[in-house]
Amino acid sequence: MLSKKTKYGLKALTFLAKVEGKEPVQIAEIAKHENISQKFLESILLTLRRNGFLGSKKGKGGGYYLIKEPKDIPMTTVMRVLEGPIAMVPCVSLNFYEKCDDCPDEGECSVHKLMLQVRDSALDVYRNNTLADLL
Amino acid sequence: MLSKKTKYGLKALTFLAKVEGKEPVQIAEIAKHENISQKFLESILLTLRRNGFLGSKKGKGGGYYLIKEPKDIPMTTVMRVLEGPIAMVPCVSLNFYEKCDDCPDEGECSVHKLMLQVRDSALDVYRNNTLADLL
DNA sequence: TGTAATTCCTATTAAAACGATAGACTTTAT
DNA sequence: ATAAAGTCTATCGTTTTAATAGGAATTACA
Repeated sequence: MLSKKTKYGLKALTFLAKVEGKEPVQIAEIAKHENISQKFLESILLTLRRNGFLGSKKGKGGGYYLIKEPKDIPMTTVMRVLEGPIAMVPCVSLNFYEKCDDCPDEGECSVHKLMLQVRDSALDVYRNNTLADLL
Repeated sequence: MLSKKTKYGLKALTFLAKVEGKEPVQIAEIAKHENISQKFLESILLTLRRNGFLGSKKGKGGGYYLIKEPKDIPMTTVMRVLEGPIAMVPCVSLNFYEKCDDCPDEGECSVHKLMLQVRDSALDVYRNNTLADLL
């Protein structure tokens, strides 16, 4: 299941990408337009900013804005920041690899074999989509 | 993340597929060989039986066995039974479709657009793998 | 210079999901 | 009769998720 965090984060990014100009957009406006709990969205936008996707302006008239062109924001990085590993098991993860406690031999593991394919196919999709492609 | 239920279920199916003959294999043997909590595995095998993947024999000398050829067990059905929907959001699920509360228009939703592709790519993998392919 | 609007940050909570465990019951081979 | 197995239901502890609370810091502007 996709977490709501990721879902809301993607929606917020999309919303910001659709906005004309580079004027900061307030959290409240995004939350209202996308039917998201404002406080929850707040924390999501914060992590998006901390991870280099968004800029912000504080105080009156402040808000959030994209700091890159939508076409330069690949879904791989967005998904990794919001959702975490793309792989369904750590033992096939490129960026978050971990060996399984059970499983003496990855080469012999059916789960490994299957999930490797699933990871590759998902990666393929994420690599072929930037934020611009979702508008 | 793939649940341990699914992981263990897949391992158990693989183990049973590798066993010579159609002799029932005891839960304890599978659990030991695959490093799985026996009680937990018990409940997993039960759902696999209830969903038509396994047969069982009770009493002394009993156990579980595959009731189909590995090549006739597609990963789509295994995943749906163990893990649930293949789609990451209900609004792109073929077998478990649900409309989103938020989101007035699926056609306009960026999450929908992306997750549709992810679903299709995952489905592609699962449809091209039977249990036999994982041995 | 004061006030309102806004982001920033930390902590907490409520509910759900997950993984595992317990124990009694039923069935079967010998 | 007994031991070895699966069956079934209930429960429990932990982690994760989604949301909430509240105040601090910053900024625009009258």
